Amino acid sequence: MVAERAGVSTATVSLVANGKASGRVSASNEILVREAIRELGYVVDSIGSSLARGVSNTVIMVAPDISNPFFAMVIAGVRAALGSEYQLLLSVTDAGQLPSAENTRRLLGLRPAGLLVDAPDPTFLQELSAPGPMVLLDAPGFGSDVPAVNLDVAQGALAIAAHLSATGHTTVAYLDGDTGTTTFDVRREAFLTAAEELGMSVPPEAQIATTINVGLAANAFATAWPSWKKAGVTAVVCATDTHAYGILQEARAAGILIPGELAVTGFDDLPYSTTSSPGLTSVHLPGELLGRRAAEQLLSLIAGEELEQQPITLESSLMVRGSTLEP
Amino acid sequence: MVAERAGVSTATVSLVANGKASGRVSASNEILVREAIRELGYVVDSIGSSLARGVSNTVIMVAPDISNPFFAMVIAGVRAALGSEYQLLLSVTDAGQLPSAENTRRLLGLRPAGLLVDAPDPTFLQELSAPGPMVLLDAPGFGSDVPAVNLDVAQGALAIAAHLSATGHTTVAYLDGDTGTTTFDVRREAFLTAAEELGMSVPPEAQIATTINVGLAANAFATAWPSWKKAGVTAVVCATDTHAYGILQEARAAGILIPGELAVTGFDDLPYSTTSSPGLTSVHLPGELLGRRAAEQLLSLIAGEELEQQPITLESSLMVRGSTLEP
DNA sequence: CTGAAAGCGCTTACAG
DNA sequence: CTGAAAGCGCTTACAG
Repeated sequence: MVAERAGVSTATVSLVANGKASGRVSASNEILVREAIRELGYVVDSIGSSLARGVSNTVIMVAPDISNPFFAMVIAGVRAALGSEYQLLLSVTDAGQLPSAENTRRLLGLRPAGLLVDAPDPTFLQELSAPGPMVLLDAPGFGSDVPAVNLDVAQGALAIAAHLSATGHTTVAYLDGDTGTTTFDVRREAFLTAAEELGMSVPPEAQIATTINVGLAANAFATAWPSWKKAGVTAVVCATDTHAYGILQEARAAGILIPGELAVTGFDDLPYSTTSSPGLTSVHLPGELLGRRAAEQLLSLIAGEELEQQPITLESSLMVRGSTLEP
Repeated sequence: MVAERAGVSTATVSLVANGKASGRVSASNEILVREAIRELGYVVDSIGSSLARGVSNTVIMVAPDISNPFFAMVIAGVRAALGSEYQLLLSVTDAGQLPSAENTRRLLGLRPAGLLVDAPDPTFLQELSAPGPMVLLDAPGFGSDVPAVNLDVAQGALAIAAHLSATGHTTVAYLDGDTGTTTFDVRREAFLTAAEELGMSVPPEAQIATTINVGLAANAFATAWPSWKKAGVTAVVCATDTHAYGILQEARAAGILIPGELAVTGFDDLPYSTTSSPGLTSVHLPGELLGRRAAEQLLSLIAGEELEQQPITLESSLMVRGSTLEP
């Protein structure tokens, strides 16, 4: 360690570099060390530090679906809560893949101070052992024994059902995501249940699923539309805004009137949903808050505190726009 | 190291765990070790490994602007080229911040096998010393001595100018990004130069800049439009599609006809540009290829190979849609 | 083919 | 207040 060329032992340097000098290092030595550090441009090697300490100062966030602009909001929230003490590193899964235990275990080798896992695979917890501080995001159905921050998407699904019912729809279609994310199951089941209670029908042939991709959603819709039309479908509920954009696009190309012939709704309330034509009725999900709360929980965990009341659930709200309501 | 409870020395275990056993470990011992590894669920501690070896098997990508869906394509390309040998970790800068040398230096403590830096600050290289394998993405103007993969945005800017000129525009506005990214400078300068050569004017008051955000772009446009109109502006060139969406949104709200009263163009060719109404004329940038080529270069660097011909520049192309052309 | 040993760069009791 | 020393979990020459 070069820094000690300025007179003292590595122990003293370590104390100063880690801000643990007060009361344990003489003022004169501290100054000497600081000067040496500056002159040599020394940066604590976090590998060595992590090895000695047992943990790194890295928080790793595992997430699928980074292409979703919604995700950027979540990240912003995480960063805001984490501050500068911890370094946030993102581990992205391949497109359409959920974070797996296998994957995450490799990350554990980096000795993260904590783990944030977004939309994990349902079997995730059973497979991953000895995790250390970990908070799940957007992971409904993992029970109350594991720290998690969820979005109340069911509430949003109910709001959609109520809104469609109130605007006179009786037969609706459902365009699902096919990534297997649990939140999609919750969205769908909540909607189907509410729809049934409200007397709306969702014919089996009007329940399809595609990857979260505008083009693929457009294609799927183009193929399905004739049979939907025959079945009397007048509205389609999409699992994400991205799916809905596909429908908007295809509908324009095919001359299908939105919302006259077909009303369309989404989930996420992405920025583009205000811009699209017509504007997209969508369930607004508080992404920034989701990230912030999850990071706060993780910080508590890292500090060794007990968490109360799990999981935390964040409310959603329906933004009604032109895709379901004639201006 | 618990794994050696199955009979051999740590050296032997290390050899097996790293796949260096062939010819150096007896078959019987190898089997023993593999069994022990499986039974104990042993994972090589990458911290210890990295410390001993000098480098980790982590490739760190530093990037701003993760909210840009374009970025997801870049990531996909990087992952595809990197394969499974290296773990990709993303370090995101705060919104509107470029990757700084300061920031990156901290990351170096993790001993990455290599660094991928997207849209760095212009002073980046001077400030960052002793980098190890590193490839820049989308970093025009860093000279030919540093490995980089760039997008030929200037070419796209020329295409826009030519297209607008050909469709009869003589006075145009420019809505820039204000993050200081070099690529924005290149886009703007290339366009302004080409516009001048083609006899189009871009009045000073019609050159404004905002953050990459639909809402902010919309506001800026709303404020600027009266004076633009007075100056005879009939087209606006936006530094990103996101800016353009803001204009589309505000124009619809204000009843400004696109492209009749105002033609609009963007850069990036995001998926939503096909969906928007009207479709957005935009410069298509090959994001997936950008990521792939950059990762390939990095892999060569890590393998100790010499790179030829730097920087690599990827071609762009103009996608003409309804925002500049009446159907 | 195999194991004992040194060493990677740090941190943290522990003596002094 | 300070330094010598042990130890974090690995890898890699080096003897045998």
